[in-house]
Amino acid sequence: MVGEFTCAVLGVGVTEVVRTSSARRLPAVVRSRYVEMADVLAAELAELPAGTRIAGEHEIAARFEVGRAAARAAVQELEQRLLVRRVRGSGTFVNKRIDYVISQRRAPSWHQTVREAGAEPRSVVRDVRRAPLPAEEAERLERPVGSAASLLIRQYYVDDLLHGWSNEWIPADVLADVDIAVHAVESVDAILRQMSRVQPVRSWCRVSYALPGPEVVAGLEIESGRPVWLVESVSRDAGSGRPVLCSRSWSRPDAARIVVEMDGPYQPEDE
Amino acid sequence: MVGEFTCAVLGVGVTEVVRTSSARRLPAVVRSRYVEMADVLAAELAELPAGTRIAGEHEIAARFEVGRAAARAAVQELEQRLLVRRVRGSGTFVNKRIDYVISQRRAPSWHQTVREAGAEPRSVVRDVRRAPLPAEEAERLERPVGSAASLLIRQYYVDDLLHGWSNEWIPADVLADVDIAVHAVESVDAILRQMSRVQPVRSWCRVSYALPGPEVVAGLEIESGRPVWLVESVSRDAGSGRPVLCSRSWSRPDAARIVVEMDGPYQPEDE
DNA sequence: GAGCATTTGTCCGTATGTATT
DNA sequence: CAATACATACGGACAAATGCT
Repeated sequence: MVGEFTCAVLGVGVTEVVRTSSARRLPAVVRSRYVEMADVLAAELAELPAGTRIAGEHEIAARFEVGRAAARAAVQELEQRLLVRRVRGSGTFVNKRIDYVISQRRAPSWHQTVREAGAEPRSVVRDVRRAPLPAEEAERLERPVGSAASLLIRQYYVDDLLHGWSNEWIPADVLADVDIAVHAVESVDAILRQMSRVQPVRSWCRVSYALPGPEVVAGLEIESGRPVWLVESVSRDAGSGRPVLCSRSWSRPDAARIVVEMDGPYQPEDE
Repeated sequence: MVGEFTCAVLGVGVTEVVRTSSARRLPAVVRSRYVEMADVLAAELAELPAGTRIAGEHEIAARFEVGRAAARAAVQELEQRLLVRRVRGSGTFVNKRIDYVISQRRAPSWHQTVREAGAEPRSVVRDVRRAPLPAEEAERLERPVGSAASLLIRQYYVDDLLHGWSNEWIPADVLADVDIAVHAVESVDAILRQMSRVQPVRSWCRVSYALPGPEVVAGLEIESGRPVWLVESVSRDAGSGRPVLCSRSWSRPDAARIVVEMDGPYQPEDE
């Protein structure tokens, strides 16, 4: 039921000219075949648990009595709606996004957020090395450009499906040897609390939807050029106010539904 | 240059098993033809001003000596990268997204934000009517469900391209006659300040990326089922703290690059 | 307003490539 | 190695929307 918005509207005069882009006489009752098929399949998919394998393209083509092109278009439509993931040579599988809520009142623990969404988190260290701070990270960490730091690169899985990729920078004056600690605990926050007696709290955060660089494209195993979630964040020590951690983390759009909740300048007391 | 990430990584042992989903022997130097074409076209597009019409599918097919299917796939790839907009019967046009930054330190004026991004904003009133408050809006406005309010529905254009669609709710006790005021000024904030002596400030805001309902699909003129930006917001009167405005506004992903900037609980003094 | 050429949208049938199982 | 399933591609056809005559 897409065409409900016919040409109604406007019981009042407006100062600006109302230019609908088309006359919209008959509100497109045509509805191409592959979209109809996608709608039918989407309704069926909604009942199935994540990870379930759905019918192949040939099968769908036979069922709806269309060519493979139309069947393929339907499945592609489902993929764009983020309802399925397709794996070449293997099949098409039901996808579920988790709700990933970012707010000021919530500690920035990825593992905990995922668990609260009812899924199983897992992270894998892909690299940990010492490197000089690049310009942007240096500014955020309020350190000189090129000063010593540790770079931690991790990959994230939710229910064994690839979810995200992150770069985390920790200045050397906060923690010298990250690599000996990183294998025991899941969160960098925990490492910092245990190893260096700081209390990290998130002091700044920026969420955007951007085109990733080649390293991230590979790390997320996505097609080149498709936009992904980017969450940038700075944590400070609650005691001293000094920045202790700065991170960029990218997430696949088909893996998470990111929600950012923000309170404005007006804060009612005791609420 | 996508294949730069070969099979390097991992100079350290990790506790968890590193399961890359594929063995990745030869890192896919194959690069399908349509992606190569899309990359070439994307580079050329980057030089052109927004709104420029690019070559048709037949022309591209002839130029790269491929069939129309491959040419079409390349242009579709550009569309998914949000670099072009396609109009049936007319052509394919260079697209530019504006940066739309939402932060606590910034007043929630859409027109101003668009102008700061270097584009020309325009809004059109699609409907204004009195209606009883639905449950969710009532809760946000701290009014009884079903109490009297005005609903203002607007459509937004940036450089004459369709950008967004919004529902704005104003309780009747704040402002009784919205329709006589709405045609003169661009922002509801301004109406409230002029007509009812309140000082609206944004007290809460939520940004997500969600599947829109049929009314919004029509209002944004997008394909059914594709996700769009959703910004929900509540403004209160700076003096009394009472909610005076509650809105939902949807934006086309190809029209805006939404960035949410948030300060955490830790606030350094004087910075 | 009617007619026409252009352009994208949809779909067919077929074929080959490539990753997974 | 073989079977399966998705990925890419060709050529052709018609539909639908647009813009111009």
